[in-house]
Amino acid sequence: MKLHEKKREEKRTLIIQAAARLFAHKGYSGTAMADIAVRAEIGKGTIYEYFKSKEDLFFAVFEWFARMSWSEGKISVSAIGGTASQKLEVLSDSIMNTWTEMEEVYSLVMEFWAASASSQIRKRFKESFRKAYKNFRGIVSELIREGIANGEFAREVDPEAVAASLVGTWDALLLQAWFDDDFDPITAARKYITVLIRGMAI
Amino acid sequence: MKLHEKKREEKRTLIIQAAARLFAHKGYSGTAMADIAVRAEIGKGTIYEYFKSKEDLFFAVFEWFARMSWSEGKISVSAIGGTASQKLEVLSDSIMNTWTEMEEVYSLVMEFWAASASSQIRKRFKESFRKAYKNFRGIVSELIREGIANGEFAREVDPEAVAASLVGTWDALLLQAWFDDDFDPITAARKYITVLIRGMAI
Amino acid sequence: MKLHEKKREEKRTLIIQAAARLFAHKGYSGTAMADIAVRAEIGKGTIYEYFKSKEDLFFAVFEWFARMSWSEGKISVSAIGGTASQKLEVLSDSIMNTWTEMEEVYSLVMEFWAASASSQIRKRFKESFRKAYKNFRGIVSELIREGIANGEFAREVDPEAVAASLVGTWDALLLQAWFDDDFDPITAARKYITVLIRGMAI
Amino acid sequence: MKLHEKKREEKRTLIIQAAARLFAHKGYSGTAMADIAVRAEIGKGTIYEYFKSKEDLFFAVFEWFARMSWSEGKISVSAIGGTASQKLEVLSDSIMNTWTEMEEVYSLVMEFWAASASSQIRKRFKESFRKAYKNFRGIVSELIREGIANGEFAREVDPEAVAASLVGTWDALLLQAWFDDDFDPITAARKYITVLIRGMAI
DNA sequence: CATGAATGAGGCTTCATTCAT
DNA sequence: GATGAATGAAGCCTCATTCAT
Repeated sequence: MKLHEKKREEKRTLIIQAAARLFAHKGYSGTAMADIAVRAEIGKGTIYEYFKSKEDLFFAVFEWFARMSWSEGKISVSAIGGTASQKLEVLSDSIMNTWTEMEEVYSLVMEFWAASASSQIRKRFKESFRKAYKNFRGIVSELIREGIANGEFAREVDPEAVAASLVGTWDALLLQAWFDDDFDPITAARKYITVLIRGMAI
Repeated sequence: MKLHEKKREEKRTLIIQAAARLFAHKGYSGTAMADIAVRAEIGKGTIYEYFKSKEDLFFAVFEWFARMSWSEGKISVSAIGGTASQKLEVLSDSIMNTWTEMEEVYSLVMEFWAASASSQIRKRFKESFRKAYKNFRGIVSELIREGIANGEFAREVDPEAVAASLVGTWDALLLQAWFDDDFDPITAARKYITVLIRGMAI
Repeated sequence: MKLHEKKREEKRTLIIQAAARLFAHKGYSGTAMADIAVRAEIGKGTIYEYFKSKEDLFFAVFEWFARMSWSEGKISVSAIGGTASQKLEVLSDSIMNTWTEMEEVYSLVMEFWAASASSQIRKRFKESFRKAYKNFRGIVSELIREGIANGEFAREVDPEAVAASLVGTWDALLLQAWFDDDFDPITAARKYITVLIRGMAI
Repeated sequence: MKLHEKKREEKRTLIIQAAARLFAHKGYSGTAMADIAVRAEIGKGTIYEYFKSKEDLFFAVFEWFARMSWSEGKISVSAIGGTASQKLEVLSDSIMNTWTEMEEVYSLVMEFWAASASSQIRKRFKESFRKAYKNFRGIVSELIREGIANGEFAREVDPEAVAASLVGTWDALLLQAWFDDDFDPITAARKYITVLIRGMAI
């Protein structure tokens, strides 16, 4: 009977996207279920056929978003060749470019962060973010370890610490760019990576 | 009249602090004016004697918070002696220590960010954050410039880019620590600064 | 066509029974059409093939229930032999036993009463209950008249008044039993009937 | 500061009365909080200053109603003189008269019953009704015991059983009257009491 | 000045009913 | 005939804000 499985999934995504847009623009609390319905061009009640509650929908948006973002990241990493240093440079560029393009994505992240800062969903979110960060840190620290093994980077370098910092730096540069239209995160990142690599180099 | 004004200012601050606490714990939307009144041990209506609206109070909280935070930063910077590298290390430690101690401060920042991501106050907040970041970047880039002038750091280093990245890194490390209780931002920052300084060194 | 009609009738009854259960347990307003559909193991829309509306279904439940209940009553009455007093005693016992067994039936009656107390169906229900009570009173008063004719009961006894009271008493004893698990309506009814018969006896 | 204690109590009662009216006429589910507010001539939100929820208000109506009803009952009992039989007759008349006058009170009782038949408040209500009935039975059984002690009634009479039945009878007669406008509960009760007293007499 | 009782707009959610498949 | 996805009216409740005391 569930021939419509696929259609159902499509509609679910439609709602999620509408919600994502609005959450990004007007915040979680600022967005009314009615708004989402209007944007998704469906009836108000229909949302509840797909999501148990507003909170549920919000989390679904988060999951969808997380899946999207991290998957993009991974793809670009695995496709890179060259030395560890080159890989780092390419990865940095790729991340900066991708995210800078996604205007409202950052608003959405803010919204997730804020949601995570309060309410009962806090744990769920914190956990998800923690995992995402850890995952990302893992990819980067692997690259650094690779560089150390290659003899590119000094043995004294702590891959975990540098990876954490680097991931954080990307994040923060994007944030500053989001706040400040005059700030150019791509150039800053590039120059910064150069210094960093120089610092790690033998 | 002076005494009178002082009392008024004190009460204002009292309300702001109560609000800050609650905003940090339960979010902006999650906090009711009534809650704030209870926490501040005053009548609900009294808040409106001091603030035009909830949004107004929120922004006052932000301003109070911003004034507090940045001022603390400056104090510690100006008090440092030694080489530029040493100053950077001390500054890093000081920031990490101060912020890690202030549990709910981070929640509050999240809340500001989220608020900034939405609603009409967006611009006001973006502007404030932009300034705060710029200011902070300025302090750090000044330090780096100082190092270049000293002959500690290479001429090729772009003080602005590195400062932006460094400020961002601190921010992001604290964020990761906030998400992940097992993550130690202080050590990570220290190791990271070492690499960075090495990268900038002649 | 006969077979077809029979099947339809069966399904109708199936729905009614499912509805009866749920109305008894969760009340009219507390029961959703969807719940009924699930319980009856049919599609939500199918109910509307058999009943015009929820109210319509409710009334159908009532009618089905009324038909069931009163018919049981009649059967047991007509099957009794002996003096009028004996008949009364047996009838009393039979009623008490039957109803006490039917846990949720009483909940259903409550629900009917409540529905009758409100909404547009009020008149329909009042009328039905009135008839049912009248019918029941008729049976009992006939028995008493029989007793008077037999010379068992005094001429001064008003068959209608006593019948009404007796019917009411049964009803009320069951109600008290429903409220109070420690209350034993069967014994109470028996002792009471003894007194009543004694009061009517010559 | 709570000088308004009295005023508050008055307003509370005002709301309760408005709610009672509407619950009686349109049922619990059929009554909207907005309706109650309109009837009480206050704002919708004001109700929530006095009652936590609709359910809470409903229960308050019940308690208010219970207090009112039983207190009236008690007053009339204690004020009677004469033999036990006479007291019973007067009590019966008093109850019948009082309740018959209170048109919508019965609707309200129905509503309570129905509420008690379902939902989470079931236990709360069942318990209250149980107590009320028990209390009432106690008053009546005391009267009968008095009659037995006096030598008016036979020793074989079980005061508890008769009291339960009698209380139930009153209840049920009123119910029948409520269903059936042609039914005269006062006369029925009077004739019935005569028979009952005769049945208990020595 | 301070208060808190009163308010009503607005939000989330439920659910009877419809209708295309 | 049977289904269940879609709908939107309607309900409960919260809470920022006002205003009489």
